[in-house]
Amino acid sequence: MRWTSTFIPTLKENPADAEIISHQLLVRAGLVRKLTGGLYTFLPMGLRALRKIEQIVREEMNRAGAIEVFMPALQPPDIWQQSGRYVSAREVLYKVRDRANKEWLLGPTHEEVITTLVAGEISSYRQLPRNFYQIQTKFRDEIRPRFGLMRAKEFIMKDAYSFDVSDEAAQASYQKMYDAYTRIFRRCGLRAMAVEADTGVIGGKFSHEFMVPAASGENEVVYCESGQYAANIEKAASRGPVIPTPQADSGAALEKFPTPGVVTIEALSRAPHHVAPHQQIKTLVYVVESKLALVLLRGDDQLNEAKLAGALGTNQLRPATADEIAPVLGAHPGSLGAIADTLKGEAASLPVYADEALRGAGGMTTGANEDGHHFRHVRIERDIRVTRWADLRTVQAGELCVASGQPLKVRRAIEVGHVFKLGTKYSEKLNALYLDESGTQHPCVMGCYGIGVTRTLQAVIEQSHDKDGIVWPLSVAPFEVCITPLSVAPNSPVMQCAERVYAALIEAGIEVILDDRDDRPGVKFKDADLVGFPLRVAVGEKSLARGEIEIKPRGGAVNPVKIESAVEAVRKWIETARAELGMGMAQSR
RNA sequence: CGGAGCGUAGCUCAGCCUGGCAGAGCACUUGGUUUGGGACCAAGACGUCGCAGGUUCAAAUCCUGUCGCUCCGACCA
Repeated sequence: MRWTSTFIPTLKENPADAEIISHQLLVRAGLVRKLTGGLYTFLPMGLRALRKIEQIVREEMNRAGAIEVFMPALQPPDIWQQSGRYVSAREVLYKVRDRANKEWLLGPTHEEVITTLVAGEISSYRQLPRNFYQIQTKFRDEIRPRFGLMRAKEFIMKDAYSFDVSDEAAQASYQKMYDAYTRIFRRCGLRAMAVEADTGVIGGKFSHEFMVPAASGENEVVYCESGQYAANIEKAASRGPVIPTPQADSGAALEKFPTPGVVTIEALSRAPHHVAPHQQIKTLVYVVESKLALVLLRGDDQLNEAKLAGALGTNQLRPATADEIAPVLGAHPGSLGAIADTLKGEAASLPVYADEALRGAGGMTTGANEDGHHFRHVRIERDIRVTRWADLRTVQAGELCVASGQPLKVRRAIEVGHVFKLGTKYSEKLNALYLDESGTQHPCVMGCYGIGVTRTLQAVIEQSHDKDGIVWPLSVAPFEVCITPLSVAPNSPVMQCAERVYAALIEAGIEVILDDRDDRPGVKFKDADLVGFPLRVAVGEKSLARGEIEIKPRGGAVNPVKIESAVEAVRKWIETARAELGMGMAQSR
């Protein structure tokens, strides 16, 4: 490819609407352009990189035995009604109407479609297991699209769905995908970690997210440096708070005391009260399936909504508003508590969910359900009627790892992949059933496995760049080599040499772009760095006079090489780099 | 959905407070000089100041509405 015959609109300045570095580089390097918020056009360099990732995904999925299909993006609402997600996923569903005013959905995912397919086509254990995948555009009405391709209204996803005869078989399918994902992200040059993920209301322990550590990530990951434990913060457990919960009990009776104007944990910890946060019981009020519930945590802990949802088996929950709370509890947020004697009337029957960290707590302080008052000397088993104990708190950095006993760390990360054991939720509702050897009917046991392809592209940039621009891993670079002749006059020795090298590299099966623009060298060098080609070959008069041209890896030093051996030197460099990323392995099978 | 900020040339932005000729840099066009890390000189072209309404002799500027973009929030009582 010649630079002048493609389209690479680079920018000197950062676009005003890009916040994070990968988004800025995506635009500056001429990979994408925004149509409007959350919708992007892929330009030639962006598209080439995207196709590289897709191809890696495809090769590894095929290798793992998955079968590629292509499903409609436009879907009928009735299968979503059938699965129950027409309601539960309504916030993210784009709906459109045809000329007859019939409603259609733009698919945010494809469980309903694939399960319908399998329901119609598979009826025997002899036809299982099967794993279907596709690489397709998904549509989601995101609450807030942001960070370029990271969270968009429309994005490309690889989604796979496995169908098995049993839990054990499904587990094997799951493991195959887990292994494939590990290989995929490694081949993309990404340092990704698999972490245990929240399984939501479905439960079970078979869910892992593949996370790329990055400060701009929207997820938080808890991990142990021993490598024995890593989990999404929504799921993470530990051996408990660093400061133990006070258990000592003086036998003192409950004592109400005035706390005018004190409505936060922090305020109560200051003068004149001096009650440390870990000696307080925080009382939250939630609306769970449209009924109020009290949630108790230690004052220095934070509720993990995913854990609450998991414990209660529903995701129909939200914090109650002050207007909903006051009439029932008789006080406003900041003075709330769960002391049995203070819960009058309707409040007395509210369920109380308490975090495990509060077990056995004594000498605690909590709100009195009377504005401007708190209780001290609270002993939880004596004073509070706990409906149910559960792990509800968010793990904090420094707590000890359940596996290794070492302190846990917390860092932000980008979720690029998710593997999930679904069970029979969809197969039951959409009748994906099979007959076993004895002629008995069972629902298929399903798994689903997603990779955000467009997000992965941006994650690569987020993880691999420097002050000059993108530093592509060879496997996903739009071109492997950029040849930069410092003069482009057709008959000049410089251009003629560049053309010869260009032709020879193409012949050698290397993806190469020739920067034939009639621009100053500085401009071309800057652009080559910005777009991030892994290897640059510069041809200039000075080095040519010595019979040399220059090879420079992105981010590395310039190496002069004799013209005769230049092509071989490039070939060797590329082959070594390809081998490091495990490229070509799939083809060799 | 709540809050905040921003919409002015293709891009990045100034001008708005305090109403009075539409601006700069980059990019673009032409000519010249340059040519190993985003050149220089000269001349030029480029605008529905997001849109609609209002106030005013006069609106990019003030007011109202609306649309769009960005950020924060939508647990931490």
